[in-house]
Parts: sequence; C-alpha cells; structure tokens
Amino acid sequence: MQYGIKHNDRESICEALRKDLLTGKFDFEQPIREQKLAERFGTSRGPVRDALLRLTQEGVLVYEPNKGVRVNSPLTDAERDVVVSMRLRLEKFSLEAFIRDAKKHHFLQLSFLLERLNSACERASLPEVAECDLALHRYWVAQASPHLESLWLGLSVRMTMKYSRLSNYRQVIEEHNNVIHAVMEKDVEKALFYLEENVI
Amino acid sequence: MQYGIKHNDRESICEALRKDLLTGKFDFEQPIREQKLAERFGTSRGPVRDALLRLTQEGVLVYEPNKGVRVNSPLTDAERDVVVSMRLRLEKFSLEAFIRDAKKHHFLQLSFLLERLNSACERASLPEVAECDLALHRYWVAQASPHLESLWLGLSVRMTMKYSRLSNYRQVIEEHNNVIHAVMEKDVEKALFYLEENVI
DNA sequence: TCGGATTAAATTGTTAACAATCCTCATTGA
DNA sequence: TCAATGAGGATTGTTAACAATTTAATCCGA
Repeated sequence: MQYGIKHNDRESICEALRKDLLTGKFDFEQPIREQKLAERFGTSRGPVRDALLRLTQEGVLVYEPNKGVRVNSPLTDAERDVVVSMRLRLEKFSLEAFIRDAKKHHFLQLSFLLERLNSACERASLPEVAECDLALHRYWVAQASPHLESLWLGLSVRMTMKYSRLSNYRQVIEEHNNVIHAVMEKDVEKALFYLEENVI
Repeated sequence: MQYGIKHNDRESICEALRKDLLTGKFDFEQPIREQKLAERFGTSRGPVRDALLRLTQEGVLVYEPNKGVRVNSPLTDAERDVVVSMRLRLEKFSLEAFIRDAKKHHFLQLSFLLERLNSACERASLPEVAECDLALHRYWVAQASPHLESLWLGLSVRMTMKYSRLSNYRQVIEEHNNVIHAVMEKDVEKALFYLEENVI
C-alpha cells in the first residue's frame, strides 16, 4: 500500500500547495488568489479555500478576513529554536514508541521510505528531498501516535520553510541511515541520539 | 476593545464549537453532522465545513473522507505529558518575550483578563473558567509571537479536553495571580516558575 | 497638483443545488 | 437461518451563482 493515496480534491490541493510553499515557489507576504489556484487545479474555489484554510492553520499562510491569505513570514531564529525543541520532544516520544511496537512490515515500509529519500538525494532534487525527509519522519509519528500527527505536521512544515540544511545531500543520507539502523536494531538510546542531531 | 470581536461566520462557528467540545457537550467518537450544525447556527453548510476543518486540524475532531468528522478520543497519559511539556516550552518563551516588551496597555489588558477569570471562578461556571483561562494564556502568546499562536492553540485545546484540574477554582485564581503579579513586576524567573506549576 | 468622494473592478464570503459516496435495511436465494 | 444483493435514504463533496467587502481607478473641485 502506498502511503495515503486515497484523496479528495481538498487533500491533494493542500499537499501540492504545501510542497510549493516548502520549496519556495511563492514569495513571502505574497497574496494568494483563490480563482487562480482553482483554474490551476481544475476545480472550483471551494476545495481551494479548504486547502488554504488548512495551510493557514499550519502556519504556512496568514489569513485576514475579507482579504484572503498570504504567505507567512519566516520564523525568527528564537521562534525557530522553540519549534525545533518542541518537534524534537514529540519525535523522541514517537520514535521510542515506534521502536517498542513496530512489526516487520513497519520496518519494511521504513526502508522503502529511506530508499526513496536516497534516490531523491542522488537526483539532487531539493523539493523531493524535503518531501521524502518529511514523509520518513511523519511515518513513525503517525504510527506511534495518530493523535499527534497533525501537531507534528504543523511544527515540521513551519520549521522547514527555510531548510538550508537539506542541501548537503550526503549528510542527509548519512544522518537518516544512522537513525534508521538504530531503529532496526531496536536501540532506543542510539536512535534518539542520532535523531537529535538530525532534527535541527 | 474586546479581544477579537470582528468575525465572519466560520470564525464564530469555530469558536462556539470549540467551546462546546472543550466543555464536553459532545461525546467522544460521536459523529458530527454538518446539516444539523448549519441549522443551529442559521447558516449553510459551507461555513460549518470550514469550522469543522479547522477543529480537525487542531486535533479536536477526526476526519475521514466521505464520512465526515467525529469527536477525537482523548490523549493517553503519555501523549498528554508530551503535549504539556511542549506547551510549557512555548509559553515560557512567550512569557519571557512578553515581559521584556510589554507596555502599559498590555498590563492593563492582562489585569482585565484576570478579572474576567476571577468572576468566572466566583460564578463557578466551568465552561467560562476554561475559556477565560485559555484567553489569558493566549494573550501573552499572541502578543509575544503571533507566528506561534495557532500552534499554541492546538496544544492547549487538545490537552484541556479533559480538564479535571480546573474544578478547584480557588487554586486556579491563586495560580494565575502568582503568575501575573510576577509578570507585572517584570520578574521573569518567578513568572516562569509559577507558570510551570500552573500549566500541568 | 493634490486630496477626497464616487464609481467600477476584483476578490472574498455565502448559499442552494447537484453529484458522488456511504449506510441502512428489506429482499432474495440457497 | 443466514449471507449476498440491491434499492433508498442520508451524508458528504463539488460546483456555479449571488452577496458583501475590499481594492483600484476615475473624476471632480479647490
């Protein structure tokens, strides 16, 4: 099973836009027009509005009544530090639970996602790397605690918005390899250690 | 000025529903019907859908394609611990920044909100106490970092969903008094200390 | 030329109707 | 008796039109 393939319009629009926003296809503060997006995605404004609402909630966009949404400005360094530490707290919890409860097919899925990240790095495609990176982390969070998945998403998307760190592809792979091998060995200590230097 | 009085339908519906959900007016796992809410609020299903979407993002509701939303199950104790510590991290940051930058009228607004909480406690109205409590905390978060406000909201709403702690009204007032007096004296150390024992 | 009112265009907010999907439950047939 | 089937009703998903609001442009008069 692919990871979340069944979608309605608002879901897929939301993901497409999130990807665009993460990879900097829109300028900061730039206003977003519903009609334009509706045409691009071949739908009416309804689903587009839904997607924009969700991205607003995630903090990627800012909403003003009767004026629509615009791209949010990036976090300050201090704010980013807070978000990073919150995300780390959440992911440590998730990863620990994941290691405790994971079955064979979970590990299989994990190595599949790692492979995808690997190939994205080889192609040196920044948007794809960012996407695969998030998908990987998202997987163990979702498995360990569906309750906290959307919370995690908000944190991660917000802190990834200027993801300079991901441009060193070799390092990205190295770090994820470390984490995942530790997970496979069910070595919680080591996994958390590598996670910490990965999520920054 | 009241705190956020300018609203369109989806905003006000969202707040009304959040309040209902926080105060346990819906059962866990109970499905929510759009038509019913539309009639209750005297609108069409559109704004209702928007509100439900937001509450889903906040984690209060759960969404399944073509099946609508239902009330989310409460967090496990372990999950709640994580959320609490994340919220604390965020609020400490906010409160510190707030104390650093606050002007006279901010303090004024603070004591106004405290007074409102006070009177809600005297009336022993649990829903109102919960609301005023959140409004108070929300105020310094919003002032210190608008970027992180919606993030904070998600955390707080989720952990407040079974807020047994608030039923001891005397203690609620005591704790908030401590925090706010420390804030007024611009004593960061003390404020953070009292905040820590308040947010649990 | 400038500032302010007025109109027009663009955009968001809301609605009601229609399409697609899911759920219930009676019917059927073995 | 009981599982499979298939209406039908209920519910969600989407659309296009309309209303309300904001933004931009135009037109004045001093």
